[in-house]
Amino acid sequence: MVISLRTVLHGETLFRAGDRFEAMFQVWTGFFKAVVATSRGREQVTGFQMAGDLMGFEGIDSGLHGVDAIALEDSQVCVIPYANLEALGREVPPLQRHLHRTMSREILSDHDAMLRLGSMHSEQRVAAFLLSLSDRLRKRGFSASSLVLRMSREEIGSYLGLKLETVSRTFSKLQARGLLFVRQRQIQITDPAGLRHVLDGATV
Amino acid sequence: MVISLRTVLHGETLFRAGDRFEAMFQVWTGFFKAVVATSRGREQVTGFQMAGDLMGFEGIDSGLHGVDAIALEDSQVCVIPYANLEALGREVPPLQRHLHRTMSREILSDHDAMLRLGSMHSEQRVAAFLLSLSDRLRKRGFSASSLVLRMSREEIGSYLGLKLETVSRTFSKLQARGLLFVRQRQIQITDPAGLRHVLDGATV
DNA sequence: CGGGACATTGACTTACTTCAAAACTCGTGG
DNA sequence: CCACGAGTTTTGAAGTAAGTCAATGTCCCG
Repeated sequence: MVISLRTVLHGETLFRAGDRFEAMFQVWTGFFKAVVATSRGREQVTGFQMAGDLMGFEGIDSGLHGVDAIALEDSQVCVIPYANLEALGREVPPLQRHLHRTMSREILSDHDAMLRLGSMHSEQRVAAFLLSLSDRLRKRGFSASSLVLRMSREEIGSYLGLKLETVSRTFSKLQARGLLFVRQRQIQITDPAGLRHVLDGATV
Repeated sequence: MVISLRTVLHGETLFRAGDRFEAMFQVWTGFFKAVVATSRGREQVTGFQMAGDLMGFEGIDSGLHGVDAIALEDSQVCVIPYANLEALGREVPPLQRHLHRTMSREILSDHDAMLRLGSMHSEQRVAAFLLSLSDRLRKRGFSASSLVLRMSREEIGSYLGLKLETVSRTFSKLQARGLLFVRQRQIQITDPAGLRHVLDGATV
């Protein structure tokens, strides 16, 4: 059973859409984005991955990766060859189940993303994004209220279906309302309940 | 090994978000929509399922279903208890692999949906929707050019992140351009290449 | 044949985008 | 150590795609 560690530097690509799918990757340290692209140059960030998150299983079906995975800071990933996983999963049911759960969680989170993209206004999208990020950091033992964004306004915009200017303006608007404090990529969430209220659709 | 068949009439619910996850379902005959909803009444159609499609695996992680599955016409589904599947998958690797592939295909298709929702104009969304539907029907042996929509304009709109009026207007616009012929839920795709051209971003 | 749900179309409004300019951040080299 | 410049973020003003509101048309199903 070979499980190896691999380093990916800031800006480097772990795998590209179209690459042969041979392994999945678990983020050990660092931060990634996943991007889908069309032949005509259209792009969409479909997710951000941090420590513990699994990447690459969207390639199981076709045998080819479906997204580009790009490091947003120097990172280390654990390489999990799919063949090994399949064989091992048969002998160790909990592992099998873990993979199923992880994939099902990814599907749920994609559905959340669709809900954001399909039916929310810019303020609600940004609030949802920040609350979700804050929550994920908290679960990993980091502060839920004080965060440093690893991605640019443009990357946030792509993920949320907004232009970078709109993301920036929305941050400013939420700050003006006293819900948070922004300074470039430093974010302080000063009123999480208020943010949740925005997310729930208050026009306030 | 118990695998049973279940009938779901038009408008009925197969399972609801929050229901205990005990089984997955494969559509035998008929047509379904999957809907996510928030406490505050916001709704989003996340997919449409037809013969052969699997539904419900988004519930594996939490043990609760994550969407409502609602029949858009009288339908029959094959009930696949998850416990059985897990056990059987261990003995029959191809079955295991089939589940993995199906989930990974769902993730890919969700990424496509995010791309549509996040970065396409109404015409491109509608074109993408029709082409994808046409393709799925063709793969099942139906005509790729002549289709009867099972869902309302509102449901299409929810899926595409548009209002029903916009969907209707967009159909009319594409018809005026000679790419298709609409009459209520009857659609004739007269120029699939042209539609694909619209999808690729032609402003024509 | 009539009523209710669904679809189309038009006129007007709005949230977000686009285009443009200024300010901040940070690494590099003079 | 400070100045420069590239990349990013913020902010403003004007434009536009899609939303909203409202009226009319069409199709079933009882």
